[in-house]
Amino acid sequence: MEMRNPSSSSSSEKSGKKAAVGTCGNGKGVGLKKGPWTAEEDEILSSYIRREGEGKWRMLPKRAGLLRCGKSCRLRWMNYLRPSVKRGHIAADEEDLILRMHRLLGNRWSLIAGRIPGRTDNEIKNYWNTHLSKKLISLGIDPTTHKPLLLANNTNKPPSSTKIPSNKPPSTGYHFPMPSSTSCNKNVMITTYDDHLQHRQGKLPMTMMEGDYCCYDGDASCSIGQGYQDMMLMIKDYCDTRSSHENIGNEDDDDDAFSSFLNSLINEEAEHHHHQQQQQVLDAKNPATASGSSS
DNA sequence: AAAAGTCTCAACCGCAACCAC
DNA sequence: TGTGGTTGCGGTTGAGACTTT
Repeated sequence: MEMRNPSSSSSSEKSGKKAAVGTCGNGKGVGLKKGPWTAEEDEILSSYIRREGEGKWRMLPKRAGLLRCGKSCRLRWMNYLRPSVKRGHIAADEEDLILRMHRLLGNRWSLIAGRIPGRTDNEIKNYWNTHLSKKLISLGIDPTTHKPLLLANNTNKPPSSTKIPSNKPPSTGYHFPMPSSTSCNKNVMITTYDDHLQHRQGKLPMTMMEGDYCCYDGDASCSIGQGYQDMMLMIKDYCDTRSSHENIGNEDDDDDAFSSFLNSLINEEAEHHHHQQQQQVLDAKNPATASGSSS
């Protein structure tokens, strides 16, 4: 289907939606305008932000002379008027990145959007809901867990692509090497409750319960979380904590550490995906020696 | 041609995190 | 430490565009 091009005109011109009057959702600001923005409002908002800069959203409408709430102004600027916003067709490589990021991060749209230049969280969320989730379902993949639909019931395990390095002892957790350039430069190990029962008797963290994951640096437990997505956040928290302890006064490194770590995970995913495709080609060529691996 | 159904996406809403005091 | 205001996020809605019957 041909994509519409909202950037060619204001949304109200495009859609003809009637503007309403509302309260911006919190009972305050009665009499404020709601609904689609007009070209005039867009121009007022754009020129004000060009002149005064972003931020102070609550005061902005009054100062700019707009009958909108600050929240609405922020949204309009972030998702539509910002010069850096790239609109229109999402390319195959962007789609691939969204899929891999979603597999790693779940519905953290702003985090995903932050790594795709020019795309907004709203756009990616819409694209996911209207295209990608349906695409995955049609391929027999659960869009929430990224597992085959028949196996999607158990959501509290890492995705099958989460690598367990070949040089680690069996059943002792998932190793996540941290980028050496960051202050968080040790191997982080994620262990499960079962792993603790089998291999770490006596060292079970007091608050750890069945189904939990535990993030380790060596033998010192540092945090516990439930589910794979919790685990990802846990690793970031862990990095942040280490950075603040070991590198006080260098706050930028916190984000750098997570960013580098995320890059390494994305690259691992890409490599893994590439390896899978190569293996499928080899299997197709030599059915007799096919590995049978599907993860 | 028109009615019904589906798709798309801008915008809204509620909530939680963050920050200043 | 508690409180109130602000900001940002993710889920949801709703109306026009488009497709199917």
